Amino acid sequence: MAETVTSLSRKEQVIRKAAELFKEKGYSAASMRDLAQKLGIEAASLYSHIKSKEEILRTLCFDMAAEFRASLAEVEKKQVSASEKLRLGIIGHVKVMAKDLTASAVFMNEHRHLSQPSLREFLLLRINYINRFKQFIEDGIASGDFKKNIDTKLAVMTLFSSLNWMPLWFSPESTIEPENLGTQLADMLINGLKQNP
Amino acid sequence: MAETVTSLSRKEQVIRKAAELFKEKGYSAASMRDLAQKLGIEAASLYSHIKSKEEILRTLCFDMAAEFRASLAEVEKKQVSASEKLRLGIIGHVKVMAKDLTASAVFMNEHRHLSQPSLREFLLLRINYINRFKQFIEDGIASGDFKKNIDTKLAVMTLFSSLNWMPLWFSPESTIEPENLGTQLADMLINGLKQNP
DNA sequence: TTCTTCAACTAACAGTTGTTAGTTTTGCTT
DNA sequence: AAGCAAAACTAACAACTGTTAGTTGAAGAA
Repeated sequence: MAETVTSLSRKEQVIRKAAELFKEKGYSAASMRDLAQKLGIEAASLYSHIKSKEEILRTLCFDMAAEFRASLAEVEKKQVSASEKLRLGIIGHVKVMAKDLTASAVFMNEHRHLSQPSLREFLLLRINYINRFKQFIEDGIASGDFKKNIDTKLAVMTLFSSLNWMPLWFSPESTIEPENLGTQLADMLINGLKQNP
Repeated sequence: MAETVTSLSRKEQVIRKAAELFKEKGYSAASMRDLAQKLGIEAASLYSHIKSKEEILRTLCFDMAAEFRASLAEVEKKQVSASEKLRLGIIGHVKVMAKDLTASAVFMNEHRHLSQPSLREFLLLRINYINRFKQFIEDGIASGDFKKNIDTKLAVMTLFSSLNWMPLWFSPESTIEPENLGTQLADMLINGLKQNP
């Protein structure tokens, strides 16, 4: 149906501009009138396309979450060592972020403005995702790839801290490619865990 | 003067509660009426103690900034290798954060809501601080402590990403002490830079 | 007791917020 | 040319925003 395509396309346009605005000013400080102005329309006109301000945030957060999960599921299927899974997981995470740095920044910084029950659901997805990375580290310790005396919680939080700030300082005009960036990051972060043989 | 002492103490009480609120809800989503309620007074009464909402944020951000700078200045004085300076700088940074996790979280997440010219001033302090850490890394490369092919910008951004998220997940009830946490973090982050001899 | 100072109060302001209801314009399809 | 749906519009709402002006009660100093 042409109608669906058209309306979806306009709706997505609204959501993309909203993502830019949310990243720039933060969700709370960004008003619907700001958003409307960016699109050259009146604030009330936005509601032809979206149900509420929060629906935009929900869409942004959960769409990104789905992409991260899909990327991780691919890695888990592979028949490789735990440390290699960790490496591929990191690269995958970076690639997903690089595909949409704006949405990634919103995903990471603004999700807390979701109201219940969306917030609870989001946090559950998130902790699950993190725990699966933590599992890679624990498996790596068990197999002797990684040091025995690692604080796994500390390690995994450090890992995600590094990854999640990336969209705030990485610029798409940079000469470094996402794949390359992911590899460098993975090397840097994993070397701290590895045994020194 | 007794008056000054009393008013300062009450003012600081207001600022501390504000820090909790700003961390919890974000600066923009936190209203002066929320803050007043937390203190058990009316919103208008806050203005006996502070000039404006933004003055609170300014105080929080610049007080933290001063502590970080003081800590770094101490490290730079020492007569040790670049990699050791980096290590001590990281530990110092973590210790300053651990002294006030709430203010640290605000410092890191909410500073962007400062208006000009405070924002500009803040960002200049920040870039200066980061560049001095970057210098440690470059010195470490020059002296052969660190690998030659390191992307120093990437390395320093990764470092601060890890450090800056800490106040969001570190809980004061944790068994791990700040000094110990700082040491572990420093080891983990620096091992990725070191030569494998 | 009277004076002073602090820290709270009430009342109100002008502006902004997300959102709604109902209407008009636009551009394609028949 | 007529009909239709998408996408915009105007006008308005109730609630909330940071902040001000002026006032009052309590506590300690003179």
